[in-house]
This record gives sequence, C-alpha cells and structure tokens, in this order.
Amino acid sequence: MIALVDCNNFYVSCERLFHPGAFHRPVVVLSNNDGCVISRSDEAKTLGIRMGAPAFFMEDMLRSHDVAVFSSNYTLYGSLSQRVMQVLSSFAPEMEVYSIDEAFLDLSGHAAPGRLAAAIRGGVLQDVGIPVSVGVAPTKTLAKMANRYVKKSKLPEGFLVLDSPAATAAVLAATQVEDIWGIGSQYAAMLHERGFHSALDLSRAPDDFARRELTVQGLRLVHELRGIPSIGLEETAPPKKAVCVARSFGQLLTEKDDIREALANYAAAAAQKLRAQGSRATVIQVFVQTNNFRGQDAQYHRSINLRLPVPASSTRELIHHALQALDRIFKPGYNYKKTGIIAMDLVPDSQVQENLFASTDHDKEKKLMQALDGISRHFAGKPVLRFAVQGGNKKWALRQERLSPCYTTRLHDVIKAKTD
DNA sequence: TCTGGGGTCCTAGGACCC
DNA sequence: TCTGGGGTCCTAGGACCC
Repeated sequence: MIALVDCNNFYVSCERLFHPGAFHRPVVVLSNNDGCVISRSDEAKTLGIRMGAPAFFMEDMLRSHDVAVFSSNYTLYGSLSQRVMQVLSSFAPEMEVYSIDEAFLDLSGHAAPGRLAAAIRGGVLQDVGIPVSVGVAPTKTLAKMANRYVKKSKLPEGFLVLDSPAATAAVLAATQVEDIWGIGSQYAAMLHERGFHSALDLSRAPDDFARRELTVQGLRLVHELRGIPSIGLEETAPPKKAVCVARSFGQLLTEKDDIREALANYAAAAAQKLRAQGSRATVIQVFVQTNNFRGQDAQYHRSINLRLPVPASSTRELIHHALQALDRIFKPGYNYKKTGIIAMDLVPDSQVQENLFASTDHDKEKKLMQALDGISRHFAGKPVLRFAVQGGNKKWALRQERLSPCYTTRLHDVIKAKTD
C-alpha cells in the first residue's frame, strides 16, 4: 500500500504557526507581486475566495471579512517543508518527496495501515505543528484520490484507507474525472463529451481508448484507477533538466536598462541554482513579455535560444550571454511586464567538454564563483556581492507588502519570547 | 509507370502538475 | 495601479543519415 501525505493549506498553515491570531479566521497567502491567491484557509474557502483569484479585485471583500493576508515567503515554507519531510521519513524508509507539501510513502509490510496513517498525522502535528491528511491505497493515483476525499469530505479522522473493492469503488464514483491526478481541464472536457463523467467510468474505459486519447500516461492512469500499480515511487529525485528564473515586475517597465538590470539578477540567481546542484547549462533561453491583461497596450512576446560556447554555471558568463540575448529580442516602445531565463540541456559539472578555442579561463572562473558562493553562505545565502550590471535601481522589484519574517532561517527574525 | 526501410535528432506545441 | 513561478512528459513533423 502507498500513502500520500499532504499538508492542509500548507502556506496558510505555515503562517498560522507564527501568527496565532490567524487561527479561526480566514487567511490567504498571495503569489509573487501580491498578485493572486495561492493558498486559502478553510474559512477563506467558505467565503468563496477562489484559487488564483486576483487580489486587487477583492480588496474591499478581504477587509470587510477581516481576512488575514500574507505575501508568500518561500524561505519560510521551504524550511518548514524540510521539517515535515524529516518526520515523515521516520515512518517509512521508502518515500518520494513529490512537492513542497506532499510525499508518497511506501507502507508495504505494514499490517495496519490505518493505525500508521493516524500515527503519521499525529506525529507531524506534534513535531512541526502542521496538520496533514493521509490517503492510503494500492496505487499512487488512488492514494491521491483517497487523500482528496479526506479533505473534501472533511473526514474527522484525517485519513482514509482504500483496502477493499467496495471502498475503492465508492470513492471512484464520488470523484469527477477533472479531479483525478493527471486529468486537466482539456482532457476532462473531452472525457465528459465521450460519456466518462466519474473516475469509476474512466476506470472502465477500454485500454485502446485511453492509449489513443490520453497518451501512454493516460493508459497508466487508467490502470492505476483499477488498482494496478503503474507509476513507480521515485525515491531519489532525478537531476533537473532545466532551471528557470522568471518574474513579473512590480510595475511595467519601458526602459531597456531597467529590464537589463532585472534580467542580470535573474541570470545570477539561475547561475547560483546551477552551481548548487553541480550542473552547467549548454543552452539558455531568454524571453521578454508585455502584459496580456492590458488590452489597451500593444503586445510583444519573444524568446530566443542561445547555445553557449562552453557549458557554464558562472554568474559572470550567464549574465553576459543573457544580456546578449536580450539585445537581440528587445524592441523599444512596449510596456514590459516580465522577463526570464531558462538554463537548459544541463550537464554535470564534472563532464564538461572544454572548448580549445574559448577565451574564458574556466579555472579562474570556478575559483571566483567558489569565493562568491562562500561569502554569500556567510550571509545566509543573501547575494551580498553582486556584479555592477545587477544594479541597485530595483524598479523591477517585486511587490511584497505583507511579508512575514523568516522565523526559522534568519537569526535576526527569530521570535523573541521575552524582551528586556 | 515504377519510387525502400529503418533509424536518430531536433523543435514546437500541447497537456499536465504543484 | 494591481492577474505567479517552476517544472515534467508526450507527440508530431521535419531534417538528415545509411
């Protein structure tokens, strides 16, 4: 049996840990730039606040219902996520960390999965303070479904075990196709049209139909619904194939210099990510975009791929190439909303083929970056040393008007229990 | 008139996930 | 004034190879 453990309203739960006043009260967490709602407490859901709803549409409503609003603080959430995963790993040696707030656990060999699920829930709550729900079933897809059922039906015990055909069929029948893991809006519309409405319907679909209309992934999915394990547990995360840093600006930008500054900073962040995972980029993609939502503005979306002379992870090189790419796609006269860089075709640092004719001294470059990373580690990962082109104007900076402190990762932000 | 067979690599686009 | 960011996988089609 496989368990899917999922933190309830994870970002909201993280904020509540440090703001006891936010319990028993609607709470939402906003995306970057305080743009839209990405996490809601149960009370906020009851108020009818939708996932992804733009915050500025709802300001009056948020105020009148006394909703606690937070900017997202990924440093805090990442740190608490690590603690949750640590606790989970003590329950099952074989585990896949699926996302910041979810993990699959292999429970095979346990005689009483229900008791274990209850213990997991209690353990995480006790040790970290985050409430979780647990779904247990023979396959990952069914475990996901059981988990969703626990939350949707607000089962008071917080877990559900699908260990009989009857229990499984009941949950399958109660789940619409669009709520199945792996079925998005496009497939859902097609399935309804073809007469498949519930997960139970889909579990009875012919294999060749699933293969033809939903690709091989859909075929695996249908088998999983029937209780045949077809998606394996991935214990060690495969190395990333791409690294992307892209942000909307806090305000629209028209000046190339401002966009250069933003892009230089994103390229620096991408380079740091690459070094942290020990890989280098062979190709970079750089893009610029205007704001689609502004019908009154002329629109411009453009991206370009650049093959690097030698795979690179040095901040200096990535900034250099990114800005060259920008030169080729930037056009004056637009209100720009977003830029970004994607580092692709990543190769392990150790397997890089040097270019005999390249002008860059990679030994020197590497030492420089080691020094840079060493210094930044001293300052809790903050980029205290920067390249001049990264500037300091920050016209592009994010809006984060309701950011809570980094209670668990920055010494200065640790809560004071007592002041002198 | 007839016009092979088998393969790789790359790119673009579509679909999905949290 | 204000609408997120970061990923993965699959397929189809074209270019190219012997």
